[in-house]
Amino acid sequence: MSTRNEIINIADDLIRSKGFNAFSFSDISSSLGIKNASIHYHFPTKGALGETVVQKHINDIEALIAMTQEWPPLNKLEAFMDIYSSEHSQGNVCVVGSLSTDLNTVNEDMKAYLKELVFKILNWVTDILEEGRSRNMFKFGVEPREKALLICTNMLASLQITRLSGNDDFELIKKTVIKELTE
Amino acid sequence: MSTRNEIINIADDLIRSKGFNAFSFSDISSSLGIKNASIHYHFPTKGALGETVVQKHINDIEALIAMTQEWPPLNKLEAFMDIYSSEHSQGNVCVVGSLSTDLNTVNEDMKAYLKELVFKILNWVTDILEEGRSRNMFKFGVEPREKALLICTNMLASLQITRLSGNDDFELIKKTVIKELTE
DNA sequence: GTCTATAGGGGGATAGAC
DNA sequence: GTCTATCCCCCTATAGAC
Repeated sequence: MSTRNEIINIADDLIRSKGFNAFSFSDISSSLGIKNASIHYHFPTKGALGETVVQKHINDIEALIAMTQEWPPLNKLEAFMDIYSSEHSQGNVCVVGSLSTDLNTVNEDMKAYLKELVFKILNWVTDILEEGRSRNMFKFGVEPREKALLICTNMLASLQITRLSGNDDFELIKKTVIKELTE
Repeated sequence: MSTRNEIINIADDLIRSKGFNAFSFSDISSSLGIKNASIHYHFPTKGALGETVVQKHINDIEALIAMTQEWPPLNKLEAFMDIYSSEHSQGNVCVVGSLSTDLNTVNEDMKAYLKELVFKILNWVTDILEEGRSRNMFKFGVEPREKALLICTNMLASLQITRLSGNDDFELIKKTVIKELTE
Protein backbone atom coordinates (compact mmCIF):
# COMPACT_ATOMS: atom_id res chain seq x y z
CA MET A 1 0.00 0.00 0.00
CA SER A 2 1.21 3.53 -0.75
CA THR A 3 2.48 5.63 2.14
CA ARG A 4 -0.32 8.08 1.46
CA ASN A 5 -2.96 5.38 1.87
CA GLU A 6 -1.26 4.00 4.97
CA ILE A 7 -1.37 7.47 6.52
CA ILE A 8 -5.07 7.74 5.71
CA ASN A 9 -5.85 4.37 7.25
CA ILE A 10 -3.86 5.01 10.41
CA ALA A 11 -5.44 8.45 10.81
CA ASP A 12 -8.87 6.90 10.31
CA ASP A 13 -8.16 4.36 13.02
CA LEU A 14 -6.82 7.03 15.39
CA ILE A 15 -9.87 9.26 14.86
CA ARG A 16 -12.16 6.37 15.78
CA SER A 17 -10.07 5.14 18.74
CA LYS A 18 -8.81 8.39 20.34
CA GLY A 19 -10.59 11.24 18.59
CA PHE A 20 -9.39 13.87 16.12
CA ASN A 21 -7.96 16.28 18.69
CA ALA A 22 -6.22 13.58 20.73
CA PHE A 23 -4.13 12.03 17.98
CA SER A 24 -0.93 13.60 16.73
CA PHE A 25 1.31 13.32 13.71
CA SER A 26 3.74 11.45 15.94
CA ASP A 27 1.18 8.69 16.45
CA ILE A 28 1.14 8.18 12.70
CA SER A 29 4.85 8.61 12.01
CA SER A 30 5.94 6.26 14.80
CA SER A 31 3.44 3.67 13.64
CA LEU A 32 4.72 3.94 10.07
CA GLY A 33 8.43 4.24 10.89
CA ILE A 34 8.78 7.61 9.19
CA LYS A 35 9.22 11.17 10.49
CA ASN A 36 6.55 13.78 11.19
CA ALA A 37 7.74 16.04 8.39
CA SER A 38 7.14 13.30 5.83
CA ILE A 39 3.45 13.30 6.59
CA HIS A 40 3.28 16.95 5.59
CA TYR A 41 4.54 16.00 2.13
CA HIS A 42 1.36 13.96 1.63
CA PHE A 43 -1.02 16.21 3.57
CA PRO A 44 -0.22 19.90 4.08
CA THR A 45 -2.28 20.17 7.29
CA LYS A 46 -4.00 17.95 9.82
CA GLY A 47 -7.31 19.31 8.57
CA ALA A 48 -6.55 18.19 5.02
CA LEU A 49 -5.79 14.71 6.33
CA GLY A 50 -9.07 14.67 8.23
CA GLU A 51 -10.98 15.69 5.12
CA THR A 52 -9.42 12.85 3.16
CA VAL A 53 -10.39 10.35 5.86
CA VAL A 54 -14.02 11.45 5.68
CA GLN A 55 -13.93 11.32 1.87
CA LYS A 56 -12.69 7.75 2.12
CA HIS A 57 -15.74 6.86 4.20
CA ILE A 58 -17.99 8.50 1.60
CA ASN A 59 -16.36 6.40 -1.12
CA ASP A 60 -16.65 3.25 0.98
CA ILE A 61 -20.34 3.73 1.65
CA GLU A 62 -21.01 4.48 -2.02
CA ALA A 63 -19.24 1.27 -2.97
CA LEU A 64 -21.26 -0.70 -0.41
CA ILE A 65 -24.52 0.79 -1.67
CA ALA A 66 -23.61 -0.14 -5.24
CA MET A 67 -22.47 -3.64 -4.30
CA THR A 68 -25.66 -4.49 -2.39
CA GLN A 69 -28.07 -2.87 -4.83
CA GLU A 70 -29.74 -6.14 -5.83
CA TRP A 71 -29.69 -7.75 -2.38
CA PRO A 72 -32.88 -8.39 -0.39
CA PRO A 73 -33.69 -5.60 2.12
CA LEU A 74 -32.75 -7.61 5.20
CA ASN A 75 -29.35 -8.42 3.75
CA LYS A 76 -28.83 -4.78 2.88
CA LEU A 77 -29.69 -3.80 6.44
CA GLU A 78 -27.28 -6.40 7.77
CA ALA A 79 -24.57 -5.07 5.45
CA PHE A 80 -25.20 -1.63 6.92
CA MET A 81 -25.01 -2.97 10.46
CA ASP A 82 -21.86 -4.92 9.69
CA ILE A 83 -20.03 -1.60 9.32
CA TYR A 84 -20.66 -1.03 13.01
CA SER A 85 -19.93 -4.65 13.99
CA SER A 86 -16.53 -4.25 12.45
CA GLU A 87 -15.86 -1.00 14.30
CA HIS A 88 -17.16 -2.51 17.52
CA SER A 89 -14.85 -5.49 17.23
CA GLN A 90 -11.91 -3.06 17.17
CA GLY A 91 -13.23 -1.20 20.21
CA ASN A 92 -13.67 1.90 18.08
CA VAL A 93 -16.57 4.26 17.58
CA CYS A 94 -17.77 5.29 14.13
CA VAL A 95 -16.33 8.24 12.26
CA VAL A 96 -19.56 10.23 12.41
CA GLY A 97 -19.85 9.71 16.16
CA SER A 98 -16.27 10.68 16.76
CA LEU A 99 -16.17 13.77 14.54
CA SER A 100 -19.63 15.06 15.41
CA THR A 101 -18.44 15.27 19.02
CA ASP A 102 -15.49 17.38 17.85
CA LEU A 103 -17.52 19.25 15.25
CA ASN A 104 -16.93 22.72 16.72
CA THR A 105 -13.18 22.22 16.39
CA VAL A 106 -12.83 21.07 12.76
CA ASN A 107 -12.66 23.10 9.55
CA GLU A 108 -15.58 23.89 7.27
CA ASP A 109 -14.57 21.42 4.57
CA MET A 110 -14.54 18.55 7.05
CA LYS A 111 -17.98 19.58 8.25
CA ALA A 112 -19.26 19.63 4.69
CA TYR A 113 -17.90 16.16 3.93
CA LEU A 114 -19.35 14.84 7.18
CA LYS A 115 -22.76 16.21 6.28
CA GLU A 116 -22.50 14.52 2.91
CA LEU A 117 -21.63 11.23 4.63
CA VAL A 118 -24.53 11.47 7.08
CA PHE A 119 -27.03 12.24 4.32
CA LYS A 120 -25.80 9.34 2.21
CA ILE A 121 -26.19 6.94 5.15
CA LEU A 122 -29.61 8.25 6.17
CA ASN A 123 -30.93 8.13 2.61
CA TRP A 124 -29.63 4.63 2.08
CA VAL A 125 -31.21 3.27 5.27
CA THR A 126 -34.45 5.09 4.47
CA ASP A 127 -34.54 3.42 1.06
CA ILE A 128 -33.81 -0.01 2.55
CA LEU A 129 -36.64 0.37 5.06
CA GLU A 130 -39.10 1.59 2.47
CA GLU A 131 -38.28 -1.27 0.15
CA GLY A 132 -38.47 -3.80 2.99
CA ARG A 133 -41.89 -2.63 4.11
CA SER A 134 -43.33 -2.48 0.60
CA ARG A 135 -42.22 -6.09 0.11
CA ASN A 136 -43.78 -7.09 3.46
CA MET A 137 -40.45 -8.02 4.98
CA PHE A 138 -40.28 -5.21 7.56
CA LYS A 139 -42.97 -3.87 9.89
CA PHE A 140 -42.88 -0.41 11.45
CA GLY A 141 -45.55 2.16 12.20
CA VAL A 142 -43.73 5.38 11.43
CA GLU A 143 -42.32 7.05 8.31
CA PRO A 144 -39.29 5.33 6.71
CA ARG A 145 -37.04 8.33 7.31
CA GLU A 146 -38.15 8.50 10.95
CA LYS A 147 -37.34 4.82 11.41
CA ALA A 148 -34.02 5.33 9.62
CA LEU A 149 -33.12 8.06 12.11
CA LEU A 150 -33.92 5.69 14.97
CA ILE A 151 -31.85 2.84 13.57
CA CYS A 152 -28.91 5.03 12.60
CA THR A 153 -28.83 6.60 16.06
CA ASN A 154 -29.06 3.11 17.58
CA MET A 155 -25.99 2.02 15.64
CA LEU A 156 -23.94 5.17 16.17
CA ALA A 157 -24.50 5.37 19.91
CA SER A 158 -24.29 1.65 20.53
CA LEU A 159 -20.57 1.87 19.77
CA GLN A 160 -20.18 4.66 22.30
CA ILE A 161 -22.43 3.33 25.06
CA THR A 162 -21.09 -0.21 24.95
CA ARG A 163 -17.62 1.14 25.63
CA LEU A 164 -19.09 1.79 29.08
CA SER A 165 -22.05 -0.51 29.59
CA GLY A 166 -20.43 -3.73 28.36
CA ASN A 167 -19.57 -5.28 25.04
CA ASP A 168 -22.51 -7.67 24.89
CA ASP A 169 -24.90 -4.75 24.61
CA PHE A 170 -23.78 -4.05 21.06
CA GLU A 171 -25.02 -7.41 19.75
CA LEU A 172 -28.13 -7.04 21.89
CA ILE A 173 -28.97 -3.71 20.24
CA LYS A 174 -28.37 -5.12 16.77
CA LYS A 175 -30.59 -8.13 17.41
CA THR A 176 -33.31 -6.03 19.00
CA VAL A 177 -33.48 -3.65 16.02
CA ILE A 178 -33.92 -6.59 13.64
CA LYS A 179 -36.40 -8.30 15.97
CA GLU A 180 -38.61 -5.22 16.13
CA LEU A 181 -38.53 -4.85 12.35
CA THR A 182 -39.27 -8.43 11.41
CA GLU A 183 -41.60 -9.81 14.07
CA MET B 1 -22.04 30.95 42.80
CA SER B 2 -18.65 29.85 44.14
CA THR B 3 -15.67 30.01 41.79
CA ARG B 4 -15.31 26.27 42.17
CA ASN B 5 -18.85 25.67 40.94
CA GLU B 6 -18.45 28.16 38.13
CA ILE B 7 -15.36 26.29 36.95
CA ILE B 8 -17.28 23.02 37.03
CA ASN B 9 -20.15 24.44 35.01
CA ILE B 10 -17.92 26.05 32.40
CA ALA B 11 -15.88 22.86 32.07
CA ASP B 12 -19.09 20.87 31.69
CA ASP B 13 -20.25 23.17 28.93
CA LEU B 14 -16.87 23.02 27.19
CA ILE B 15 -16.79 19.21 27.31
CA ARG B 16 -20.19 19.07 25.64
CA SER B 17 -19.49 21.79 23.07
CA LYS B 18 -15.82 21.17 22.10
CA GLY B 19 -14.80 17.91 23.76
CA PHE B 20 -12.50 17.13 26.67
CA ASN B 21 -9.25 17.22 24.72
CA ALA B 22 -10.11 20.38 22.80
CA PHE B 23 -10.80 22.68 25.73
CA SER B 24 -8.02 24.29 27.74
CA PHE B 25 -7.65 25.95 31.13
CA SER B 26 -7.40 29.23 29.23
CA ASP B 27 -10.96 28.76 27.93
CA ILE B 28 -12.15 28.61 31.52
CA SER B 29 -9.97 31.34 32.98
CA SER B 30 -10.72 33.86 30.24
CA SER B 31 -14.43 33.15 30.57
CA LEU B 32 -14.23 33.64 34.34
CA GLY B 33 -11.83 36.59 34.31
CA ILE B 34 -9.22 34.78 36.41
CA LYS B 35 -5.82 33.28 35.61
CA ASN B 36 -4.97 29.71 34.69
CA ALA B 37 -3.06 29.11 37.89
CA SER B 38 -6.14 29.88 39.97
CA ILE B 39 -7.97 26.92 38.48
CA HIS B 40 -5.26 24.64 39.80
CA TYR B 41 -6.06 25.82 43.31
CA HIS B 42 -9.55 24.31 42.95
CA PHE B 43 -8.60 21.30 40.83
CA PRO B 44 -5.05 19.95 40.89
CA THR B 45 -5.29 18.45 37.39
CA LYS B 46 -7.53 18.58 34.33
CA GLY B 47 -8.44 14.97 35.03
CA ALA B 48 -9.65 15.84 38.52
CA LEU B 49 -11.83 18.57 37.03
CA GLY B 50 -13.25 16.11 34.52
CA GLU B 51 -14.05 13.63 37.28
CA THR B 52 -15.94 16.30 39.20
CA VAL B 53 -17.98 17.21 36.12
CA VAL B 54 -19.06 13.60 35.66
CA GLN B 55 -19.89 13.32 39.38
CA LYS B 56 -22.10 16.39 39.01
CA HIS B 57 -24.05 14.61 36.27
CA ILE B 58 -24.44 11.57 38.53
CA ASN B 59 -25.82 13.79 41.28
CA ASP B 60 -28.14 15.57 38.84
CA ILE B 61 -29.59 12.33 37.51
CA GLU B 62 -30.08 10.96 41.03
CA ALA B 63 -31.95 14.13 41.98
CA LEU B 64 -34.13 13.86 38.88
CA ILE B 65 -34.92 10.21 39.59
CA ALA B 66 -35.90 11.09 43.16
CA MET B 67 -37.97 14.09 42.10
CA THR B 68 -40.00 12.17 39.51
CA GLN B 69 -40.46 9.02 41.57
CA GLU B 70 -44.23 9.39 41.86
CA TRP B 71 -44.83 10.72 38.36
CA PRO B 72 -46.66 8.68 35.69
CA PRO B 73 -44.32 6.72 33.39
CA LEU B 74 -44.86 8.96 30.36
CA ASN B 75 -43.98 12.05 32.37
CA LYS B 76 -40.88 10.33 33.69
CA LEU B 77 -39.83 9.44 30.16
CA GLU B 78 -40.39 13.02 29.07
CA ALA B 79 -38.33 14.24 32.02
CA PHE B 80 -35.55 11.94 30.82
CA MET B 81 -35.83 13.23 27.26
CA ASP B 82 -35.88 16.85 28.45
CA ILE B 83 -32.26 16.43 29.53
CA TYR B 84 -31.38 15.99 25.87
CA SER B 85 -33.75 18.73 24.67
CA SER B 86 -31.92 21.14 26.91
CA GLU B 87 -28.53 20.03 25.58
CA HIS B 88 -29.81 20.17 22.01
CA SER B 89 -31.07 23.73 22.45
CA GLN B 90 -27.50 24.73 23.35
CA GLY B 91 -26.09 22.93 20.33
CA ASN B 92 -24.21 20.59 22.64
CA VAL B 93 -23.95 16.83 22.79
CA CYS B 94 -24.43 14.89 26.02
CA VAL B 95 -21.62 14.23 28.45
CA VAL B 96 -21.70 10.47 27.86
CA GLY B 97 -21.55 10.94 24.10
CA SER B 98 -18.69 13.38 24.35
CA LEU B 99 -16.57 11.48 26.84
CA SER B 100 -17.20 8.00 25.44
CA THR B 101 -15.66 9.25 22.19
CA ASP B 102 -12.57 10.35 24.13
CA LEU B 103 -12.66 7.33 26.46
CA ASN B 104 -9.22 6.03 25.52
CA THR B 105 -7.66 9.34 26.55
CA VAL B 106 -9.15 9.89 30.02
CA ASN B 107 -8.03 8.54 33.40
CA GLU B 108 -9.41 5.46 35.12
CA ASP B 109 -11.43 7.38 37.70
CA MET B 110 -13.27 9.31 34.99
CA LYS B 111 -14.03 6.04 33.23
CA ALA B 112 -15.40 4.57 36.45
CA TYR B 113 -17.66 7.57 37.09
CA LEU B 114 -18.87 7.48 33.49
CA LYS B 115 -19.76 3.81 33.85
CA GLU B 116 -21.68 4.62 36.99
CA LEU B 117 -23.56 7.36 35.14
CA VAL B 118 -24.43 5.13 32.19
CA PHE B 119 -25.69 2.35 34.47
CA LYS B 120 -27.85 4.77 36.45
CA ILE B 121 -29.42 6.11 33.26
CA LEU B 122 -29.99 2.67 31.73
CA ASN B 123 -31.50 1.28 34.92
CA TRP B 124 -33.78 4.29 35.33
CA VAL B 125 -35.10 4.09 31.75
CA THR B 126 -35.51 0.32 32.08
CA ASP B 127 -37.62 0.82 35.21
CA ILE B 128 -39.73 3.51 33.53
CA LEU B 129 -40.44 1.25 30.55
CA GLU B 130 -41.28 -1.74 32.73
CA GLU B 131 -43.66 0.31 34.84
CA GLY B 132 -45.25 1.88 31.77
CA ARG B 133 -45.90 -1.46 30.13
CA SER B 134 -47.26 -3.13 33.27
CA ARG B 135 -49.72 -0.23 33.59
CA ASN B 136 -50.71 -0.58 29.89
CA MET B 137 -49.36 2.83 28.99
CA PHE B 138 -46.47 1.67 26.81
CA LYS B 139 -46.36 -1.04 24.14
CA PHE B 140 -43.17 -2.74 23.01
CA GLY B 141 -42.35 -6.29 22.00
CA VAL B 142 -38.87 -6.71 23.47
CA GLU B 143 -37.38 -6.82 26.97
CA PRO B 144 -37.49 -3.54 28.94
CA ARG B 145 -33.69 -3.33 29.12
CA GLU B 146 -33.41 -3.95 25.38
CA LYS B 147 -35.90 -1.16 24.70
CA ALA B 148 -34.06 1.08 27.17
CA LEU B 149 -30.84 0.54 25.21
CA LEU B 150 -32.62 1.54 22.00
CA ILE B 151 -34.13 4.69 23.49
CA CYS B 152 -30.94 5.76 25.25
CA THR B 153 -28.91 5.31 22.06
CA ASN B 154 -31.60 7.25 20.16
CA MET B 155 -31.23 10.17 22.56
CA LEU B 156 -27.44 10.13 22.79
CA ALA B 157 -26.82 9.96 19.05
CA SER B 158 -29.65 12.31 18.09
CA LEU B 159 -27.61 15.14 19.59
CA GLN B 160 -24.61 14.15 17.52
CA ILE B 161 -26.35 13.36 14.23
CA THR B 162 -28.54 16.45 14.23
CA ARG B 163 -25.43 18.60 14.41
CA LEU B 164 -25.00 17.40 10.83
CA SER B 165 -28.38 16.32 9.47
CA GLY B 166 -30.40 19.33 10.68
CA ASN B 167 -31.87 20.56 13.92
CA ASP B 168 -35.44 19.49 13.23
CA ASP B 169 -34.38 15.85 13.32
CA PHE B 170 -33.92 15.99 17.08
CA GLU B 171 -37.59 16.73 17.76
CA LEU B 172 -38.55 14.20 15.09
CA ILE B 173 -36.61 11.47 16.86
CA LYS B 174 -38.14 12.37 20.23
CA LYS B 175 -41.67 12.32 18.84
CA THR B 176 -41.08 9.07 16.96
CA VAL B 177 -39.83 7.28 20.07
CA ILE B 178 -42.96 8.30 21.99
CA LYS B 179 -45.23 7.51 19.06
CA GLU B 180 -43.84 3.96 18.77
CA LEU B 181 -44.26 3.41 22.51
CA THR B 182 -47.77 4.74 22.90
CA GLU B 183 -49.66 3.88 19.68
C1' DG C 1 9.76 11.20 -0.80
C1' DT C 2 12.09 11.34 3.26
C1' DC C 3 15.28 13.40 6.14
C1' DT C 4 17.30 16.96 9.96
C1' DA C 5 16.62 21.05 12.17
C1' DT C 6 13.93 24.42 13.87
C1' DA C 7 10.34 27.79 14.33
C1' DG C 8 6.43 29.31 16.96
C1' DG C 9 2.72 28.47 19.71
C1' DG C 10 -0.14 26.35 23.25
C1' DG C 11 -0.78 22.89 26.59
C1' DG C 12 -0.91 21.50 31.83
C1' DA C 13 1.34 22.22 35.94
C1' DT C 14 4.26 24.31 39.92
C1' DA C 15 6.60 27.79 43.16
C1' DG C 16 6.23 31.43 45.80
C1' DA C 17 4.58 36.37 46.60
C1' DC C 18 0.53 38.83 48.07
C1' DG D 1 -7.75 32.45 46.70
C1' DT D 2 -5.58 34.73 43.25
C1' DC D 3 -1.61 36.51 41.28
C1' DT D 4 3.11 36.56 38.34
C1' DA D 5 6.61 34.06 36.57
C1' DT D 6 8.31 30.13 34.82
C1' DC D 7 9.08 25.18 33.53
C1' DC D 8 8.86 21.55 30.37
C1' DC D 9 6.63 19.14 27.07
C1' DC D 10 4.14 18.30 22.86
C1' DC D 11 1.91 20.16 19.03
C1' DT D 12 1.53 21.57 13.90
C1' DA D 13 4.09 23.35 10.38
C1' DT D 14 8.11 25.00 7.41
C1' DA D 15 12.87 25.30 5.18
C1' DG D 16 16.19 23.22 2.92
C1' DA D 17 19.55 19.19 2.33
C1' DC D 18 19.74 14.60 0.34
